Amino acid sequence: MIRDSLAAALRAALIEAGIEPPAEIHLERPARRVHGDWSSNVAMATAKNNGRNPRDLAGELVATLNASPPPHVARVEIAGPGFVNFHLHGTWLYDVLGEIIDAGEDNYARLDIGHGQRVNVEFVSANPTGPLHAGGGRWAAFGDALCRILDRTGHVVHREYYLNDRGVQMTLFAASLAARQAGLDVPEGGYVGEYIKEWAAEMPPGADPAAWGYERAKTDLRESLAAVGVEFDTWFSEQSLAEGGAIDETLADLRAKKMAYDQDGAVWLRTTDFGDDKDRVLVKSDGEPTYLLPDIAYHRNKFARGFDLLIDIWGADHHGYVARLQAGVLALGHQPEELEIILGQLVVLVKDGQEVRLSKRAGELVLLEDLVDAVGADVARLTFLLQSLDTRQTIDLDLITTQSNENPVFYVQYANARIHSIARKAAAAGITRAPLAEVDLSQLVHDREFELLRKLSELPEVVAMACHDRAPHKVTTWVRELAERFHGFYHDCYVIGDVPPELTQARLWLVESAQIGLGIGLDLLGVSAPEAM
RNA sequence: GCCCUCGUAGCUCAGCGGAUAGAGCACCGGCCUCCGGAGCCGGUGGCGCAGGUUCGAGUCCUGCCGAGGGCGCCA
Repeated sequence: MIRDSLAAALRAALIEAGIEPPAEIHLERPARRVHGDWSSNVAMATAKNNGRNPRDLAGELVATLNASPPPHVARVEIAGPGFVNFHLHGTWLYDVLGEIIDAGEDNYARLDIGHGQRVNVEFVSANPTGPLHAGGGRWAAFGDALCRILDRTGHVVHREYYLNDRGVQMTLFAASLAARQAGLDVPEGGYVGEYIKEWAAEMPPGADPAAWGYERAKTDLRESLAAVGVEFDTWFSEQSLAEGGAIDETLADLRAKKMAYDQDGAVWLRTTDFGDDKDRVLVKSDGEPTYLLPDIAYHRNKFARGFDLLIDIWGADHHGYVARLQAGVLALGHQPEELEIILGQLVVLVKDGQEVRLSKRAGELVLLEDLVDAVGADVARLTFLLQSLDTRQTIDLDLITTQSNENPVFYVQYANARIHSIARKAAAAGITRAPLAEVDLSQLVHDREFELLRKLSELPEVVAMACHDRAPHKVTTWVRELAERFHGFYHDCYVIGDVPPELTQARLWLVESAQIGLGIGLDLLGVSAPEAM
């Protein structure tokens, strides 16, 4: 990798200047091309501690580097307050092309960050008391994309959905179904949504509303998620946890570790030992466990199944619950880094210019299923993956449905369609690709070609960053930028047609590398790469 | 009152502590005798406010203003 060789050269130059190199030599791609292909701030970063002037030091480094330039380096320059800028020959990008082709879609930008770490990612986990609303699609799309990124970066990933199939909400759900079936109003605090009527009508006479309703809801959830391409490895039932005695075992465990105590007829967890504001109740004075205890038991179960890292993806409305669950897991003797809770801001749905309240009980529902029916899985997924989980996402249902053609997904997929169009054109013209080793890549000298390759060269870093920051939208951004570069190339650089055969050959391989990059990016997002649109 | 997230162009959003802050939509103006115009090129227009740290701050810290969410023996 060019980055490593530049860093090594800088390290050597620093030593020659009598300065101990920092552990990390920072290299970045300047925003402006006039600043070269790669740039380093080491002179500015190390000058002060060594009693040197940044520009003087940079000048010294530049002189050393220019005296015997590293591979591909045309010249090194000092710029601004002390940047060391590397201007490279296009040959470094030909190497990138070669790397991409050698690695292929399976292996380019496949990293080993995780070293086989076993990760359980739990997401969506909406209660099995009704269909999934459209906002839930954000968790589905994000969770699945994160899993794909984790998988590509050397983690062993397990997708899990937690079903809260016991407790008061299930009782109310069952009672609501039973009431509707009997033609009565739902009980106080029950579920009044239209779907309850529909489901009640489906329910066979004599069926147990709780058991039947649970299965009905689970099926609905599974199908809605499958429609956006999300499938779980495990659907974990809270009820099964209780029946297996895990809740009692967990409580006994916490008591044995002196982390639980009795007071006022209730059982408390010492969450304050782990930074919580106050201790929390595990078992209420009426003998019923709170939500917390089964949840701790559930996480205990996940660890028992051999996972090294648990990732929970929650809506920001559960923020207040983070500290106590973390405390519960620590109380069991686990380390803080074994449980990672990712909070995401909630989705705001807008219809007819009005915010749609999302509540299963209140009734007004916009279903994920309806959204997918209206715009398709690709548009839905990419829409959810356009922005950071830290921002409150507003989805205007009228906009997304009527103007779905303007969704960035089409821009990206169109690039892929053009790639395949070129392939079809080549096939029709009887042009076949010569082996890469026999092709003269130095034919590629157009800015559009270089810009495309530069963008492709970033993918491994983008994947690493998306993994590190748990930020799939960084892949989305990259894919859009890659498509932009490709469209520019496509517009200005004909592959088939009035160009010399050697250039056609080189460009065919460039197109191939673009297809590989695009394919990887779209796959990480779970968006399809159609050959024609 | 305390805690979390956010505040960037008219709108929706990107932006690993780096150099002259970018896209899409909207608006204005260009580009098809040639691989798909769902495209390309150009223009208008912006970091909530005030301090601080730093060689350098949209990015880090503090305060203020504004938006959303959270602070139960609810789930």
